Amino acid sequence: MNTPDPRSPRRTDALSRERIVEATIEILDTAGENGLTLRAVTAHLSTGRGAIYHHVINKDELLAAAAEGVIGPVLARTAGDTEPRAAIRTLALGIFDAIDRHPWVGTQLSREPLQPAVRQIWTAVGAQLHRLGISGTALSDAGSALVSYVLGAAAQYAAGARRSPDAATRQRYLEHLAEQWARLDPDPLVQTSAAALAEHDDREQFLAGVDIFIAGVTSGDSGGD
Amino acid sequence: MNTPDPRSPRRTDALSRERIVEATIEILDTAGENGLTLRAVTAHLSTGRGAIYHHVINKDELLAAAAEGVIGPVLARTAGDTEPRAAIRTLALGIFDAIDRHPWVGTQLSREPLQPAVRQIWTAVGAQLHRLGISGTALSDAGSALVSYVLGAAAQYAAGARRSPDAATRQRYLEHLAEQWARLDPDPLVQTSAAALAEHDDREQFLAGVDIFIAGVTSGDSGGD
DNA sequence: CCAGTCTTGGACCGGCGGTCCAACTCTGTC
DNA sequence: GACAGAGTTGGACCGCCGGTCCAAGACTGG
Repeated sequence: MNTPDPRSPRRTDALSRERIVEATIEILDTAGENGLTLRAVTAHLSTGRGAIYHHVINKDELLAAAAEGVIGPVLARTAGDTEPRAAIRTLALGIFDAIDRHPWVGTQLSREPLQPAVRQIWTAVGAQLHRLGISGTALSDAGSALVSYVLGAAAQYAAGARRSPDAATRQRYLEHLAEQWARLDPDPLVQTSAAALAEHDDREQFLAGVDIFIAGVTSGDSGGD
Repeated sequence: MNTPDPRSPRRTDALSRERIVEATIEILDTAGENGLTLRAVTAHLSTGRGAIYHHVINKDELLAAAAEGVIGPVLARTAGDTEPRAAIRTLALGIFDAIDRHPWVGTQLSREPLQPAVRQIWTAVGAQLHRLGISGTALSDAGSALVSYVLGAAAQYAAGARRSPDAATRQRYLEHLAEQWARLDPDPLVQTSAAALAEHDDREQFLAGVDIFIAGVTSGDSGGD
């Protein structure tokens, strides 16, 4: 019931969906997923809420658009005509590196399977698998497996980056895990395996997983149905 | 600054962490992840908020405890001494079926890598992979890949169940995806592959992914490092 | 120059997670 | 059996969130 404050001077540069998404990505990068509030977006753009809702449906759509803004260019850049196995590796690494730079994308991709970014990943993966000679049910199974792995690893990595920004917490977790493994079996092999767990490099491990799936997909038969 | 209402009669049955977690699972199952509010939990237990915070740190811990309450028994039930490959399949299917019954678990597992439920999955997976003769770096790579795949597929499936409870929306999405694939290549093989995508069974596809992983892990060499 | 349309910004709403503390109950002690 | 201290309980309260609404202002075609 207050009488509104006198109007502040109006912005000179026009608001647009692109500018809003841009600001969203910037906020997510600097303040993290929890730092993204529509209030932060309006503040960043020096505007009010109504203006934003005029260009964007809601926060979910904003997140999906931001993820697409990050993933889209990565996929486009990776569309080369190299050997399919290498192309899949490049594709996966591109996604991994994008998430390394923007951890919130890892969370977002797992949240909503119908969003454009995920659809683009599916399409890209499917195309490469097909070039490997896989088709029919085998293609949809292999695509599903690879996409699930990539998104799962992305979410894990992103959550790790979010929750333990300090290496110490992370190290303690890995050591706890290694200890539990080691306790399961006195075999010295297990002991060294457990030690390996605590010393791995995330990016290499991610790529090793991609290789496992590629090997699994190409080992048994030639696909087909 | 109101004077408080006269006290309602005090509860007779004692409040406990178990009862709170139980109520949380019940609410998550019936009302979904968005339906879980601490207010709903207090209402369900006919109590106030302070009482709950006396037994539980915060909502995140409550979610983690609920997930452990679902996943723990599944893993325990699957600890048999069968052949490792079969054990991995059983393990994975157990998790899948649990998430089919409690979709919110799929989301929760991806949210927080340090939570007990995830640690338990890691340990179980590691044990079976070791029985397959894998060790050293290969073990930690394979374990990471399998856990990422299972959690990734779980999150995808859970998100799908949450977002398109009606089969129609889901079908439209799959058809759109299939159409995009089909457009990439006039090859009739692609056409049939795309068709396969729209007709798959989630559970079978999930298991197919596990098999691809197992094939990949056991194909190259015997592990070790 | 003016009338009609579209954009803008901020007040407002219901509801959330979390804190705090007075009232109450329970338990051990004499 | 009475009582005092410790521990539990419930609800008022706080700051903040996403989303709605609409009057004030800016822009555009005639």
